[in-house]
Amino acid sequence: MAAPRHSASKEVFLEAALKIADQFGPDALTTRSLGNAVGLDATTVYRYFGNKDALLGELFDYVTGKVLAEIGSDHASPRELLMAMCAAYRSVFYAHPSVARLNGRMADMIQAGQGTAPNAMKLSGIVVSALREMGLSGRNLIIGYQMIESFIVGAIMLETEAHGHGMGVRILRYRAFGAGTPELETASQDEVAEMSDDALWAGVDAVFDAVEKMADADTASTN
Amino acid sequence: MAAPRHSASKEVFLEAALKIADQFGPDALTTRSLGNAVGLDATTVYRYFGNKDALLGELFDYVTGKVLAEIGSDHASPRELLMAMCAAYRSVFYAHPSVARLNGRMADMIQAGQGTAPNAMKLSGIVVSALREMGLSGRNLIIGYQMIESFIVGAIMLETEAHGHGMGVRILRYRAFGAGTPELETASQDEVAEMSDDALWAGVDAVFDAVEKMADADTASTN
DNA sequence: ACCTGAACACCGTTCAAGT
DNA sequence: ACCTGAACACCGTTCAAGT
Repeated sequence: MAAPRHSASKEVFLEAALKIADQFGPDALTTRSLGNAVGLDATTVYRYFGNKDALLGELFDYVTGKVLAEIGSDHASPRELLMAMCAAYRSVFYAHPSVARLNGRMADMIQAGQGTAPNAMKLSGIVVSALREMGLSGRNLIIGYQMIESFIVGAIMLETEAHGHGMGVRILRYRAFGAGTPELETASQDEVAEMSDDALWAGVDAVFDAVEKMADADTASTN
Repeated sequence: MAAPRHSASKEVFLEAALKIADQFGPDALTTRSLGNAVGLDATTVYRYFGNKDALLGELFDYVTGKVLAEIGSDHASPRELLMAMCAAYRSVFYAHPSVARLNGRMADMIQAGQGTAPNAMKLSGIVVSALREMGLSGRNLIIGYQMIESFIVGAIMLETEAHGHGMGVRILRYRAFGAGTPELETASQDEVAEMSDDALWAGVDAVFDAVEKMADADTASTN
């Protein structure tokens, strides 16, 4: 005997949208299918989100909220917090690959105004705080931030694509230019996926190493 | 008095598609607008490319061909060749931002079979050769390759987005979490763009440093 | 052999009409 | 105040019909 639901909430729409995109792919997510999934007319979505682009932007931010929830709070160092952020980013978007490629929508959301992408802004804030704690400020803080963002966004985009193709894309590509050792020739999907993951973490380490070096240079010149 | 053009070539379609996407954005590129631009019926595109997805994939590979052409061949070291590759990638996709976000189509193209993404494969081959020359092989070669790909793809995707919004997105975001020094508060579009560019190159350096370190470890353990 | 035009199913979106 | 349904313009795609 739940209270009668007079009107849906945004979250109901977003959760339904996520389910559709996860199960049937991004193209299956239409205003009509979404309305249908929520048990309302197809056009109702327009009073809630304005238009479909805004819906997709909010969907991306909604999933970013799941990243925030997974980061946790007890980390030994700012670098480990950033590692946890990357791990959360990775695991959440691996679970929702259709949403990963909606990243480009963030630009529009942020441009659109305050509060339209609260979780993305919060996530940025977490990264920036960690970088400050590592000793970065000013121009180098921004450069460090952007290095991290670029790498994790690119890596997750390519990986979610590859997973969507059962890693076959990577295997074909690597074999084509003979990059493989004998092991690669017989590598299973899972083994290739593991290697891709190693590359992700190697890249994250490389970026963080560079960030720490910038921080050291900053504090050295300040003292 | 050029010879009468009995039928268009794929390149005519691709160049027209590129012009439409550059001028009016990706949404303006429809089978009808493309047919119109080429002076043929809207549906003719289907005999040339099969369907629109394939067209978009070939468009991305076509632009990748421009990257190849811009890399040049006289480089003092493999690392400098890779730097030139990044510079070419950057300048070409800055000129065609609408195509930059088509990166995800590559996966489908490669999966689809041989020869559907020749330029992307060639570009991969160049990177792999350079990494080999640096001393990488086997698993580390693949990890190095993937680190470079992830970073450059992510950086270019975010930067082309930001440029599309006149850098306003980055300015808003940075000011929002107080990352700025006093200079940032009054930074112009161009100055922010320059800082973004610095971040791109700092990231590239970080990745290449890590790659070189892997190469050194490899050769040390081999000797 | 290559191109066209009508046609189909579907999409984002609007708005007057319902309750 | 919230929802619906018809309607519009447009899109990707197919295919029989033209030359």
